[in-house]
Amino acid sequence: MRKRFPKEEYHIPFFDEEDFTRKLCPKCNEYYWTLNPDMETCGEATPQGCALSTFINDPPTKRAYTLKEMRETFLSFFEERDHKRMKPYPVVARWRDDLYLTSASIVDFQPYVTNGIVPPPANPLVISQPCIRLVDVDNVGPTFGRHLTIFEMGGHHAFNYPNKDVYWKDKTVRYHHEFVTEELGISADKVVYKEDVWIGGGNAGPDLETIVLGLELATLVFMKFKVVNGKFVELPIRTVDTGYGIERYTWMSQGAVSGFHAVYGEVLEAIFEMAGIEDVDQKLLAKVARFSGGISLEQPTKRRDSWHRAAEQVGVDISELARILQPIENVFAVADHTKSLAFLLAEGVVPSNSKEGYLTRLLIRRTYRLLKALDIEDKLDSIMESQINKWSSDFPHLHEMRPGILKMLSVEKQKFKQTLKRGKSLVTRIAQDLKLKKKGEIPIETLIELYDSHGLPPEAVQETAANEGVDVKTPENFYKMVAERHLQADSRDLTTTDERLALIADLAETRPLYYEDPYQKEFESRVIRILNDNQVILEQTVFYPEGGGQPADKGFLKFDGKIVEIIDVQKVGKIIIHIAKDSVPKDCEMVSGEIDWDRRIYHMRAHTATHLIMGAARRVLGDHVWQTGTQKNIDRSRLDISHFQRLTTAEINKIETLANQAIIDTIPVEAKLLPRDKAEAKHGFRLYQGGAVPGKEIRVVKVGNWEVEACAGTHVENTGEIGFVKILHTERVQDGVERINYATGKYAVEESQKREALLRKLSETLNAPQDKLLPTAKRLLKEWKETRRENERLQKSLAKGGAKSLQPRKISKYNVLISKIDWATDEQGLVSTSNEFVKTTSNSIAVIGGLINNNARIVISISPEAADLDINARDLASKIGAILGGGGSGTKDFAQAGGPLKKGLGAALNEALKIIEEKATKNT
RNA sequence: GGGCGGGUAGAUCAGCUUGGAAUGAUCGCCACGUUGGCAUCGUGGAGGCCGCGGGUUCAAAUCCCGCCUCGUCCA
Repeated sequence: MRKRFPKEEYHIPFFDEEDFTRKLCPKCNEYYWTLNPDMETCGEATPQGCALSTFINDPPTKRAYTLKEMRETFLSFFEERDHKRMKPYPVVARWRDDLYLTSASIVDFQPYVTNGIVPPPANPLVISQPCIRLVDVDNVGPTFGRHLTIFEMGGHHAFNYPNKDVYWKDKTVRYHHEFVTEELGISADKVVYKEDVWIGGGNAGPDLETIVLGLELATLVFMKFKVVNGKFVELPIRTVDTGYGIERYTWMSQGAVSGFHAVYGEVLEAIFEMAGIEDVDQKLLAKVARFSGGISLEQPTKRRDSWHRAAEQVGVDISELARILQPIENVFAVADHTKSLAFLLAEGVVPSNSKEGYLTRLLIRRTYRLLKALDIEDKLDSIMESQINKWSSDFPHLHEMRPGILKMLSVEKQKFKQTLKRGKSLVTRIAQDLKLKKKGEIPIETLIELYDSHGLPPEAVQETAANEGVDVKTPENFYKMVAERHLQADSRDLTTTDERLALIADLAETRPLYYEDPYQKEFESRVIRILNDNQVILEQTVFYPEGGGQPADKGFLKFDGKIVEIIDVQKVGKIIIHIAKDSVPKDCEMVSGEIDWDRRIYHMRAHTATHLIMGAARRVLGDHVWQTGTQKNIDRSRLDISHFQRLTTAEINKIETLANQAIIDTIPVEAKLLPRDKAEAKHGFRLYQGGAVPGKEIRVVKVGNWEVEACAGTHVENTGEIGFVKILHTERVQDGVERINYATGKYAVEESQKREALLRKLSETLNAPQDKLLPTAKRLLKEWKETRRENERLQKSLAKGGAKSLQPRKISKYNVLISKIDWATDEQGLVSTSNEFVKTTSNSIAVIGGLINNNARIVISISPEAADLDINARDLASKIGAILGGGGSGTKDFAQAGGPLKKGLGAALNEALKIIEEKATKNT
């Protein structure tokens, strides 16, 4: 059941002043506000068919804008109206743990700003934020530009606090209206405001969609609720969250046949040319484009309706229309996907099997399939080059990362080819096997497994299976069936610091003494508040709270002589909470405190060392290397970096050497707060190794010219204090992420000594000097192999000789050998002996026993001609195995038995003889 | 982060369900034969710690547990 807000939520003075009418759209059943009383529907090109995209070839604006011009027009419009212009954030939302990608401009300010932990960098502010949304990737192309995986969202945001109101609904709508009518020159009666309910990211509120000539241009959201257990609870901070589709405004202003034509221009032309698609009937495209708004792949029936109407309108057969449009839509999608990829890869996302890396891999593979369909698989690099060229003027990091982008694409291409190749041979084997079994169709279970475990979509399976004459029938609900395999609900836990926050929202920021002097060990402070008996909030502290992969300090606080152990320190907003082991006295005004210095100094060494290794890794491996995670500790720490291949020993050594060189060079480490824009201008977005940091000011840690990062940790003053860093080992955390484990200072020395000790022991054990260890080990292994082979040969020749020398007894027509031998050292000896005998003697049966590994073992062989003896070796083995306290099994002419009762060997052999005698005499 | 599938000869893989001989299969490699020479063909041969470690068992490539490693789907 869809939630709907009452009229009052949307009824603003502006609508009355301007004489807007509120109407209900009979098609989509939504309310909308318009200046045109004759309007019959909401005017949006929806799947329900409320209207068509009528701006095609008939733009309502006073002029045409390029994307760049539209972005600039938008930004300066709000800048002139007291909004502070913000630089865009990265498209990879590294500062959020509930999202991978920046999907809206408001994402930049969640959760810290919107829930009040951190003040906004400016209020109000305006931003044009590149966003990536992969949810409706299927619609990219067919909707002619309404859907894109990457787009710029223009947002003007205002954060309204209980004691400070900036602006709210009325002013927001007035701004929008002024922008589209005054600035862009669209006549006011063409602008429709449609009522809607917005829910997302745990928040909700009423919103107005603004629609012009069929196209939704912007969404004006008034975020005022938090969703708690499905109910709306009022938020203390009301946020104006607007999203202006910069690409859509651009498209509208040009009246182009598609959004792609408007946005991609020469890149799109180039792809069309590569694909050999020329002389596209622009009139036909324009006609179809009017209907494209009604297309939604989520509603295939509506899509068909829409196609039908388009086909009728254009006057061609629907299949003919599809034939013409399919490649064009593919080109559209390629233009879009490659831009997304350029942005993702430029920010150091390495294609992998999890998280944003996986999304990137999917997009790359999808793009390859599109290129294949267009028969221009080899053109990816050149398309990527034109994308980089096109967007670098506004986003210079694309150009900086050019080599990394191309390298990662080529590595990923190889991996994809490998997967396809593997899949092909697998499907071929399965198909051939099915043919043998006279089955002409691949079972659905197999189909699901091929996709789920081997990444082969049914289409790919079909193609290969067809070569073997085996059918593939894909059920309609195939992907749903796959999803059912993954039913176990894996939920992302949403951490709520909100409750704690409420308790301390009124308090002032704790003064972090550890920044002023990281070497300060003791301090005194006024007590501000005590929560839950054991959580202490002070005016100032030297205790470092857990953060940035650096663990919290430990130590103690002294309350009027009473010593309390501090076991954890947490930061909530800008307030630091000391967590004591036991309850603390409540009546003290002042405390003194001291931190565990040995612990802290090693955290500082480890933290600075992380920056050194990071700098070294980037120098050795390339600019695509980003920090994806880190954990510092006293004796060993780790750094996860993005890289598309396993680190080689040579690379690890190089990184270690470079990092140690930075220590030898005794480089000073500076940490200072800089305004965000200044820091970014000076050091680039590479600052955000640990994730984007919200707030006006950023703490920048600079290690000479070696490495600069935004970082909240404590560092040594000079790299020389680290002493020594040793990389212990590396591991692959997931595809595309390498973990480097290392130790610093005395722990690095200890670890080196441990390794030496191991070498020494090895050298003693092998009785070889250390520099001869390798050849010695090689020689020993070689000798061991030779000895093993020699032993096998000896056993065989002994078996041959033994089989000859052992005398069988004649029982009726059969040659029966029942014997215990003592020279077999493994079962191979017994097996060879019995086989040899049976092979060289006709009408024979052998039962050979021996002691192997402190166990009694018996091997039974029966020659083919002796089959009429009617003895099943398997049954016989099982019977006499029981006498040995074990069992036996095998085939009907060869079997083994065994058991721990060594003394039973004679009895077992006698039992075998008895059974054979019975059968043999009966048979004559 | 979770699910699923792999790791057996230089390469691609069978064998694992139901424990009992790796005479494993194909390609590649080596030798010999065929040939003027090559390809082809024929014959023979070399090449395996069955990913690592533990457990169960008389007996483990096979069953159980842990780890390493690769792939894949989903968040």
